[in-house]
Amino acid sequence: MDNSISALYKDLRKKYGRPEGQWKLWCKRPKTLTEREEVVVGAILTQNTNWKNVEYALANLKKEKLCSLSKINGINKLRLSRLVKPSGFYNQKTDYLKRTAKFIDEECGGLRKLGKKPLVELKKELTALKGLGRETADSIILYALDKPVFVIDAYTRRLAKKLNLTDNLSYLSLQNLFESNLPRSYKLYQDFHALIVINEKQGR
DNA sequence: CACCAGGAATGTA
DNA sequence: TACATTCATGGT
Repeated sequence: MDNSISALYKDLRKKYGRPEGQWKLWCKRPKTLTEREEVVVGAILTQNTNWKNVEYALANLKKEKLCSLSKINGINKLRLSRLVKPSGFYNQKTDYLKRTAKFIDEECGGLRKLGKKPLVELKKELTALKGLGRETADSIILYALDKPVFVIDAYTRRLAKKLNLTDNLSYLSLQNLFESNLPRSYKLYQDFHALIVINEKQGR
């Protein structure tokens, strides 16, 4: 563990300690089932949207005790769309949430059962869902299911470019770069990715 | 008032 | 594979 990637983690860790704020829940260990479901919902709502707006939407859902996959599966679309409106793209996100909730809750029998599937299968099935691309699927796998997959997002990409970590900035290349230079630990991946985002947000 | 934020689907070439 | 367009709110 003596490469520039793990050195980067040590620096960030020394600088910020444990991830705070919005990341407190996502990096919490262990999480309750309810908390895991909130992570799934948040992962979808945060697509191309700042976290502040996601918080408004999550607050709306929680206020009505609807921040759960089974509730979202049952609720009517119009009502759901009104609640998630502050996060933007609310028609799309309503559709994505309902499809995802139905898949996990009905077809898989819940998050717990979903989590028992092997990693390759998880990636395949989640990205097959409408509205879940590589990043959102990996976020769910890492932060809701606690499985070691390094999430690549705009911040990770920006940092990699800034530090010239590699010349290939494609998703899979970056993911491989981080995963092959770190121990395969979901705890490490969670904290590291969170710290990258925190750091990139600060430095601007 | 203009621009953008932790994306993804769809269409085109 | 690569790029453009669409979806849409709230912050700065």
